[in-house]
Parts: sequence; C-alpha cells; structure tokens
Amino acid sequence: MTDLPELKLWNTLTRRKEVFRPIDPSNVRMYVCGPTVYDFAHIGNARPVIVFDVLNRLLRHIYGAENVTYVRNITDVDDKINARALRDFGPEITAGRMSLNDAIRRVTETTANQFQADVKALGCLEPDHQPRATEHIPGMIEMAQALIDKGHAYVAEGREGLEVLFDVASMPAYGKLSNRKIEDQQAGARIEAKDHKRNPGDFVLWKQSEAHEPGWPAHFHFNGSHADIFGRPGWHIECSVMSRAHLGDVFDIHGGGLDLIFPHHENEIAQSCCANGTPVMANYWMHNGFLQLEGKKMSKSDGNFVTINELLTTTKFGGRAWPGEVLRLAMLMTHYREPIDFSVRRLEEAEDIIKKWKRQIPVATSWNTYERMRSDWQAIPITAFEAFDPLLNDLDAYGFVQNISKLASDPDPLSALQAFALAQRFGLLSFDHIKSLSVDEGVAILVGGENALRTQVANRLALLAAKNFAEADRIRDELAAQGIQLMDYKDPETGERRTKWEIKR
RNA sequence: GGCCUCGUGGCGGAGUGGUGACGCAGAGGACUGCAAAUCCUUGUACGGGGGUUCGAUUCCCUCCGAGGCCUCCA
Repeated sequence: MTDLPELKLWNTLTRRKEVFRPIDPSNVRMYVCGPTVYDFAHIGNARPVIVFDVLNRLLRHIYGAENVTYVRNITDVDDKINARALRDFGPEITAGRMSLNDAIRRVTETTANQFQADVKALGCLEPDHQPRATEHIPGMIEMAQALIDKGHAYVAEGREGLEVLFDVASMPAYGKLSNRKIEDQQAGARIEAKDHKRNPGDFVLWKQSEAHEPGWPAHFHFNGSHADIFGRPGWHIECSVMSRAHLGDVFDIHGGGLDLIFPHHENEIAQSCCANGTPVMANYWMHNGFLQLEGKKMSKSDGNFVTINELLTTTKFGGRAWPGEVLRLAMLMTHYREPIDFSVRRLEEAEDIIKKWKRQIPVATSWNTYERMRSDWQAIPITAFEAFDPLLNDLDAYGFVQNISKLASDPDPLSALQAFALAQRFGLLSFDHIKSLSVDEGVAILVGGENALRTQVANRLALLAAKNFAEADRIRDELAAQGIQLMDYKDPETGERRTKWEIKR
C-alpha cells in the first residue's frame, strides 16, 4: 500500500494541511452533516454535497470503492420541521383532520425526496448510508444516559419541561475545534441566560415534548433518582449517534459547512468523546466555504435566494434553467474553502467550459482542467472516464451505454455515449425506453441512429462537391434544428473535406 | 469585543524566497463557399505601507478591504 498517492487535506482541527492517513485503508470512513428536511435545499446547501462527493470519489479512486464508507445523514426531527408542519398544515391540524405528527411526516417525506432528486441531478453518488435521525432514537437515549452516568450531563427543569443537558465544564478539551474558550462565550453576551443551565454553553441532549408534539418515551436515571421524559433529541446528538452506528467511535473524516464548526461540531465532539471515552471523534475535520448570490448574502426575506430545484427547472436565475452539470462545475470552479460569488456569469462560464470538454472528449486533458480546480487534492490522476462520469445528467443511461460499449468491444465508451445521444435526437431511444431493451436491441438502435446521420452527411458532401450550396445548407439547417451541429474540416492527410458533428445544447 | 479564513490580470483560478501556470472572455492571424469547430499569436495582475533577506507575490508586523463564526443556518 506504499504506492498510494499522497493526499493532503486541510484540517480545521489543527488549522494545517496534513497528509491524510486513514485509520484503516481497507475501510476509509467519512461522515458529512446532511440536510434538515424542512424546506427545499438552496444552492448553498448544494455546495457541501458536491464538494464531499468529489472527495468521496477521490477516496474511492485511491483506496478502492469497496474500501470507502461515506455517510450523510438526514435530520428529520427538528423544531424547524415542526414549525413548518404547523405553517403548511395548520388548518388541517386545528380542524382535527391531521395530527401534527402526520403533518411532520408529510413535510419530511416531500423534502427528503426532493433533496434526493436534486442531488442526483447534480451528478453526486449516493452515500453508502443515509441514516435518518428518527431511526436512531434508542441510540440517542442510550448515549444521553451514558453521558449522565459519566458525569458529563445532568437533568434540569427548563422552560418547556425537563431537559437532559450536556455540561460543557465537565470536558476540559471543550472548544478545541473552534478555538473557543467557555469564558469567552460569556463575554459575547449573546447567549441567552437560562438559569436552569449550569453554564450558558450547556446544550440539550434530550428535551421534553408536549403530548401532541413528536416524541419518544425515554427513561433516565441520575443521582439515585430517575425520570420518564417523553421527548425528542437535541440536534447535536443525532450526528454523534448516527456516525457511531455506521462508522464507529473514531473515524477518518468529518465534513460539513463552515458554520457548523461551532456549535454543532464542537458539541458532537464533546458528546462522542465523552460518551465513547475516546480522545478524538474524527481525525480530519473539513469545512466548505459559503456562497453569496450576485455579491449579496443569500436571504429569503430579500428574495435573494434560489433553490437547487429552481435553478434546474425554472427561469428564476438568469432567465433560463441550467443543467445540473453546469451547477456542479460552477460550484467546483472555486476552491472548496473559499467563498463563492454565485452568479449568472459564473454559470455561463461553466457551461462554456463543459461544452468545450464535450467536444474534446475523450481527450484526457479535459480532466486536467477539472482536476486542477481542486487544489488540495490536485495531483491525483483520475481517468477521463471518471472525470466525465459526474458530469452526466442521467447516470442510469450512462451505465447502459457503458454496457453496450463493452459488449460491442468499442474501445471508446464515450463514442457510444455520443451515439446514444444521437439516437435520442432522432427519437429512436428514450431513457424510459432503455429499461425495456436488451443490450442487442440497444446496439441495433444506436447503430440505426448513427447510420441515419451518416446518410445525411454523405448526401450533403455530395451536394457540396456539386457546388449545390443551397441544398447542402438546407440539410445542415435541418440537422441543426434537430440539435445536431455539423462541422467541416479537412482531412489532414488527403485534404479532403470531412464532416464531424456534435449534439447541441 | 473574541476567534477564524482570505485579498493574484476583464472574469475564474494555480503557484513559488529569485519577475507569475492554466481556463473563460477579448484582440490579431490561418483555415473556410458560408457557418461551426480547430490551430497559431497576443495584452494586462500578486490590496497599501513597513520589516527580515543579496533578493518577497511567497516569511513577519501593520493598515485597508472581503467573508465567516460567537444565536437556527451549508
């Protein structure tokens, strides 16, 4: 394993770039904080998803796909979700036609499904596991109890009932990730004083719910006493429990947005290390930068706000819809830790670059450009094949084409892809159609599409030879209308006129 | 107030103690029936001021500016 390429990652924990050394190269483990499913994801949410997708792909490339485990959670219990459910289904709930919990389920289902669709459109691989908070409630109760047992948590009566709180003063190393001292936070004076807390920085592990609110029965014992608290988990404990369930007490990389460093990740570390008795939770902490929209902070109230879905399917941003691959590249053109000023111009530029790559494909240099954009891990060679893969709109179709090209012994799978795109233009093949086809049928159709075009091209060249430009141009225009751009060039050896084509956007 | 990141040409964006990639856009040219594409050539930059050094864009200090966290937030 000594010939593995060296990967250097910026570690928020040490504020340095460090050589990445996995705990176990046969099981490289990464956890990234996923969405809280209360609203459609905006393009800012897309950034970590894309950034860590690239890292996931890179890790899989280096260590082997089967040796990497990538976990991204879905937070489906949260007070913001409750608020959204009340807002959207308030009348039904008051009229007794729907329970709050049913309304919540509606909100989380729709939002989670939309998120999956958005992410797929951006060409991201699915993580190996996408645990939901509500699937891990017993683990959270168990961890909260463990923290009580070890003297890191206590039960107190808060404004809305009983709470299990983490005692930050019980952990000397608290604040290491964010480089923050507990005393400093008191100076900030922006933390709400709650007298039931021993320390203003103490945070909730479990809190009591009203009977109509989402909640689970839980039993805690402490100081020789005990309490039944029908309640719900605090935000931070979800990630501690889900990461442990899938990746163990200590794993390699923990990622998320810059804003999560404090308090979320700090608190995760506190919970996990104290509960598991480990010095660290993860060895490398990585955080992506934020993005601005046309130079201004994204803000719902100002209307300066675009969801992924709006960008992909509506004309809200720049007066047109944008392909997922364009959004993906626009995001990757800037180093992941830098702020991005997201703009129409940036999307246009990304689109130009992609167009050019597609013409050049399968020229390996197209990857070089793409590759170079991610400076921390830039020296790692990846094949053109892998490079193009995340840029495709429909990965299923890609897999199909790959299959065909293998069976047809085509040394260049990307030419098969072009053939596929062509067959689509002629209406010979659609994505839905694919699933019902055998490979042989698929090949036949692809060949059919290509032959149809060849005939047209040959006819046009004959017309040109006869100086019948009007008729030749008519064929060219006709194909252009179908979205096929013809391009003439000279054969470098014979000097004869040749024609190549590409699929127009 | 505390803490963190950052400031390279029109735009995006590498990189280094010894005058600085690359991409996009622009300009000029070649090719071409016209397109499109392609190829060649090409201009402009290291926020300001100190310091260390033979020499700094790269190291240190400081000022200015940008963004972020300290409260839910990708």
